[in-house]
Amino acid sequence: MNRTILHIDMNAFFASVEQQANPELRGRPIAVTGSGHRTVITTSSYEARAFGVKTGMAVWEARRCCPELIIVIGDNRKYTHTSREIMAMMLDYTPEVEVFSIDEAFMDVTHSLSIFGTPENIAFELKARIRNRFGITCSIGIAPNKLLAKLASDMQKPDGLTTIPPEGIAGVMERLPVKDLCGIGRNTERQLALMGIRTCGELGRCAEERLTRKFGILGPRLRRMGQGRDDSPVVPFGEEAEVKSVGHSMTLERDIEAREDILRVLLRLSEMVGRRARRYNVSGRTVSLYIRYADFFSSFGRQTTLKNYINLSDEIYRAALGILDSVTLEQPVRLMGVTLSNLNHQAEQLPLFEEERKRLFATRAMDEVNSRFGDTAVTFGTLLPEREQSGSFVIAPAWRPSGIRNVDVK
DNA sequence: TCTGGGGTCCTAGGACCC
DNA sequence: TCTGGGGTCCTAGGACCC
Repeated sequence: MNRTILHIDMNAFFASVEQQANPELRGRPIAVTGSGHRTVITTSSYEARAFGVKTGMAVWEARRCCPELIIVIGDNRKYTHTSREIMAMMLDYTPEVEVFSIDEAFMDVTHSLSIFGTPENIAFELKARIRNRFGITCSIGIAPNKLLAKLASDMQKPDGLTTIPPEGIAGVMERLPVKDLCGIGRNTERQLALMGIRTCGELGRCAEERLTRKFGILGPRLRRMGQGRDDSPVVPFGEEAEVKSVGHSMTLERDIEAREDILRVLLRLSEMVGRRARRYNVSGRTVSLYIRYADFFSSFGRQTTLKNYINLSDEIYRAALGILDSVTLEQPVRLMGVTLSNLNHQAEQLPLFEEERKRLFATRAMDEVNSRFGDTAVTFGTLLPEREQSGSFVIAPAWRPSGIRNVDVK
């Protein structure tokens, strides 16, 4: 049976939200960043893009492209709030809404057409509602599957609406560069080019065996992608696979070398990971430490698997410290990351012993204060004097609002 | 004057057990 | 005391996404 899938992609989402919140920014080249001097451009307005400002650029680099560029430090809460309301609007048309990122979603409207008519009707109405309510635009792609809907939403920006009907697939794919497909990155593009494959048409006609030899189990999927085929379902709110890892990393404001500086960052990261794990009600057996050196290009990760599941900050810290002490650092450190994986999602039980129970309650109280007043309102004593030394946490455009599952469904 | 942060999936190789 | 093979668990690293 033919499905009808919509992909909604908010245009320059963070920048648009900022321009809407502050009329002085409208029509001007702006870029949303984190704070700190090692931050990069997260999103830029179309006015800034005209000057060549791109996501991922260092701020100084962006300024060189566009001297009048206005830098706005991002505000996660604003974007999460707007995102959540927009996603809730989508639920008026179908329960099958998949949050792909903070500014992208898929909708399976196959079973909604008897009520709303054509998918274009739904798209026009949704675009109008988002524009009226938030003053921002989006691009929507309509197609028989997610791969093509995403491709279609990319074809017209900003404020676009593109349909790829079943009978139009072959024509679209024939000359499309393989890189335009979601799932084919720079590396796969290069490997395919070495095989003489540059367009989706060529990819779709390539012998499956040849692709499998080169790409393993990815081979058959690549071929299907080249043909514009994709059976993956739209996975609605609350039915997503359980989270598999919880991690934080940060680029430091300056490279550090002294052990006490490194331990301070390690403790802070462990605390952040532990707090989030506890909020999700998960614990994990594997702790990973990731370090990027001052030269930016060299880095490594090490992991250790414990006998027991943990989620207390100091347990995570101890495990990470054990890893750190098992390696010899070769350069000053630019970035550190701590991740908890091998997760267990079962509800926690109250510990048997008074001492442990006290520790758990103290941890909970700290989590509570932190979640209300920000990242490091209360934390372990060693962190406080150096709070300003670590980098800021830039929200990524792909950041999934954690509370999205709690969207009220009418 | 450089280049963020949070994830998932896959591969390859080693240890260990049957 | 040798041989091969399968399965599971673990680690390290890379590709890809937003």
